[in-house]
Amino acid sequence: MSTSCDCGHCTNDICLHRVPIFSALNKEELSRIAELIHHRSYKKGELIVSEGDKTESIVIMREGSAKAFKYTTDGREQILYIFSEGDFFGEQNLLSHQTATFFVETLQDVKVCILSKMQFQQLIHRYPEIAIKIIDELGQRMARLENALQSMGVRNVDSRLGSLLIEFESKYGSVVPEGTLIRLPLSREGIANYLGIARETVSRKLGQLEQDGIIRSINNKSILVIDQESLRAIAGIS
Amino acid sequence: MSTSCDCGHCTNDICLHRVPIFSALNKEELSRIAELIHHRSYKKGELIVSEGDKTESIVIMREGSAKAFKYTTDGREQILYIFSEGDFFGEQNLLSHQTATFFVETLQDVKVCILSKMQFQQLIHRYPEIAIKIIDELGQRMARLENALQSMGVRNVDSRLGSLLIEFESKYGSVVPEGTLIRLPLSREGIANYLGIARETVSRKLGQLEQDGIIRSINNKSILVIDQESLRAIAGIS
DNA sequence: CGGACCATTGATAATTGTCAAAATTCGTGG
DNA sequence: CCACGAATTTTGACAATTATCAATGGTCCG
Repeated sequence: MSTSCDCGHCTNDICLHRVPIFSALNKEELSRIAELIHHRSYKKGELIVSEGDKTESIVIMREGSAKAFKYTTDGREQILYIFSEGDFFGEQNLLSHQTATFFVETLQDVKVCILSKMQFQQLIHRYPEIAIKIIDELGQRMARLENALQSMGVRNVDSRLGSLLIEFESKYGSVVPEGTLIRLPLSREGIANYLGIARETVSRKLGQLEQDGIIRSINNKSILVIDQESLRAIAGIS
Repeated sequence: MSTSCDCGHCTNDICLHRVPIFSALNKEELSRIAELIHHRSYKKGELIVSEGDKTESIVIMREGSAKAFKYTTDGREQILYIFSEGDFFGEQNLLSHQTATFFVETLQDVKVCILSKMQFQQLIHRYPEIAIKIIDELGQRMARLENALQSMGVRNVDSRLGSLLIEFESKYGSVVPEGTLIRLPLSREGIANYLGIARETVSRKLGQLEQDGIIRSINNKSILVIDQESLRAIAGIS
């Protein structure tokens, strides 16, 4: 269901520019890497990777967003990451030929850059700075996972939802006169699966936040944060 | 409260041999790195790192174990990792001079090897293979975190506890005639903080497992797994 | 032996999940 | 642009689970 990217005007350079791990390189080096890259696009709802796939390449998000998830033993989706522009995945086990440990499904139409693992390894040998960048990026991602785990450990569901909204605010929010408008990357069910709670609980908690005048839900697709201070208090400052 | 390691017989080589990330190097390279390393030891219950510390070095566990944790907004400890022999930490943000994102407290008497970040960076430039190993190791650690998040997402507390026991079984268990004996690295409270549930619930659930003849609690410090199959079923095969 | 610490047990309250039904929103096609 | 059916979300009632508080019982170590 996916088609190759054949748009003439989006040069590979543009792709690379946006990716933090290549930011240490100069233009010439970038264009040399650009030659190694393949493009591909996916429609909303498609699977980019399935758990168990042999992962022979690194995938860099160029446009759109996707969710990474596993199935819990009781059959629910547990969302692990939301990948947006500039994020990458598939770097797990660069050496060992292990298989993918989660699914990645697009949340919108998505365009990606693909780099084979072998080429990637050669790249690291030539430019060790890239490796340091990646280690750094992975460190940040781990910090995010650690935070997620930390908030999963918080028994108070309100705090968890508050934290999520604040996270989304900084990632998907835009300032408007009335407050901050978040374009939600996930549905209510998605939010539930991210937080490990029931869909209905999300509805109820959001409803309560709206009643308290802290947020305003708009069309199920956006949320307007009106009282940021109260939200932070609920999330536990964070 | 910590003292320098001054034992003459434990050469630095021994330290490095056990650490997977250096396994790609030959003896000569290892001994060159060994010169850069400092040793240190800690008593049980000491803090190796506090959240907010400037982390100027990589710490490699040589002996003993330690827990990494954060405080949740409602004041409880959330344990993120248990570091044992060969594990390392402090690699977060090799570039940026960000501060530590969690506490690390020893669970037993501990001996560590310390390598400054600057030296570590130089090391990577000289031996890019180390970088790939580290990326690989971080990938594995992320996989573990992802699994943890996955099992935290399971609403069923029994499954979560079951998964933890199975994890401990493979990490801290030894086979005996009656089954597998786990020497617990954590107290009941520690287990509770790892799973994000109440201390009392851990007691109750373990009590139930014992009543069902699946495990036998020994002295609060060890658990004998008698019926591994049932345990796996409870954990959700896993 | 005794005190400090850790673990268990019981009773109750609070929270959240589940199921079912109603309401809203979305997207497609006329 | 509107209308209709499908999908998603909200709401309500109830059941199940777990947290909390308090008291008791064990275990470890000097």
